[in-house]
Amino acid sequence: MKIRTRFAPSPTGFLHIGGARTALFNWLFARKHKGSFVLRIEDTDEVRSTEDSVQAILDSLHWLGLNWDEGPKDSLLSEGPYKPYFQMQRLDIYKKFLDQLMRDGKAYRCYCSKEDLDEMRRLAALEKRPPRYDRRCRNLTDQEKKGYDSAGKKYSIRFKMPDSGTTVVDDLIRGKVSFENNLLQDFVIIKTSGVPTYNFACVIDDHLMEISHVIRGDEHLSNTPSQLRLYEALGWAPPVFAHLSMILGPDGAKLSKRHGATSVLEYKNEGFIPGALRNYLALLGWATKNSQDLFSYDELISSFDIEGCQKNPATFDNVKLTWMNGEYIRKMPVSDLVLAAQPFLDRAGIKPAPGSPSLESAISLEHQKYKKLTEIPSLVDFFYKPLEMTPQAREKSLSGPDVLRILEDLSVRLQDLPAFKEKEIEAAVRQYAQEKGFKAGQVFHPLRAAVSGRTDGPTLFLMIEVMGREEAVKRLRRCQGII
RNA sequence: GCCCCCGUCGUCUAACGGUUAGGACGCGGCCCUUUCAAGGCCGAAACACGAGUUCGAUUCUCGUCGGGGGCACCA
Repeated sequence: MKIRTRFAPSPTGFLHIGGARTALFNWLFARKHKGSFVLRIEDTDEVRSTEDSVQAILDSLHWLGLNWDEGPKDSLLSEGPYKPYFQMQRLDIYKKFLDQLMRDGKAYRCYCSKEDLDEMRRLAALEKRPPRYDRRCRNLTDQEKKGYDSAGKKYSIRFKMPDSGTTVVDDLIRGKVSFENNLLQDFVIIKTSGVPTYNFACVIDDHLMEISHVIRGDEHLSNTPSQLRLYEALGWAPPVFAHLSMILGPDGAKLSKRHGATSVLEYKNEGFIPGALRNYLALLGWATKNSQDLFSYDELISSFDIEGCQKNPATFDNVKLTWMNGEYIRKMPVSDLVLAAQPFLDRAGIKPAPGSPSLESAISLEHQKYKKLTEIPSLVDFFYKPLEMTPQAREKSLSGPDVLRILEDLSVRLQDLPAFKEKEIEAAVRQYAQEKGFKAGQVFHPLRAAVSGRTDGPTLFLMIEVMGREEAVKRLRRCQGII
């Protein structure tokens, strides 16, 4: 069987972490089995769907590297990127199958207004009954229908749900889950606007697009029996279902905006690497038999399987994501890191002047320290901005009795050093300390503070080499003035 | 209220009847070291509870409790 998966978001907001995880799992499963991954925008919510949301979803998937393999006919260029499918462009397709169901007597017009239904639900709640449609329009006579029609009354279309027996969802992750049919209701498949509802369009598209595996969030498990009845009514074999456990916020509730950053694009802006987010997301609700946690791009694809998917919900942990992001940054070649950091450097107004150290050399000095790209500017900016002392540098490193003399002496020694290289600088400074009877730290700490303004930072002598003789000496002199 | 799902360290998880219950993040300690990191080593930290089944249950069954999701002309 050809493996085909899909991600089917509704464009009613940004792509959030949960949606991204769903997209990722579908993508991984398709890639693993050399199948196809389809993107379908479920924009049948005419009120809440927006263009901006569509764009945000596409941008997010693109950034995460989750590419899809096809699109509607008119977008089939020789190569990707394809446009996604849009359900609102497929209304005539749904109409065809609606007609089929009506012809077969498996669906019916419902003339109930929103107010009627609200009242029905209110009453049900009052009497502690399940809030279920009472099927009052199911057996309307032709006379009654004609009456409503001539009165210009709008109608929706409902699906006739069988009211006995059980529907079993055979889920790849959860096993067999059974639902009593009499608890399902005659759900609306076409709204009064003529637009199909989710459960209807979804079934038709999954079938027509030959989706083999529907991998989606747990919140859809309870929709599945209704959809299964629809597959049956249309005479189709359903796809395989796999319902992923939810992603929870730190408080144990479904992850949402109130938990802080949940939009994929926010993570991009906060300096996360797409590979790291992908890797971390894969581990939310999935694990290998040996609990491996760092995966290369190819490894993730080849290791992924449904068996490793978790039944219980996972709590999103920003701390572990951040650690993992640091791991990814450490593994990046510096040249890639510079590229990735560029937008953040721009934002911070950091631009090397002629003669100042290259970004590459400056950034590589503390390569192992960055956990997020957003941290880079403030850790390299001392190379590119006028020297600024932190209070700690002033108090801890520059307050000793001999500091002034040390800085004065060092500025002379560095000025006169034949080769301005890390090794030579270190040798000269150590020799100076020894000559004057200072302990190494007594000299190193003021030196660091004088050239960088900080008490922490890169390895000292390489930093000075990178800075260059002229600038380093200049700073040593200026620092003497400050003290 | 009804239906469904879930329950191993704080968090992500491994285990698929017999283990000193393993790994990772985080946390603590030590080492390395001019600083901060990174790295190395060590440590504290979990089977929700109660009944069964079994020679033996974290693992199988039932119940309790706890958490989550769903019950729309939203997806």
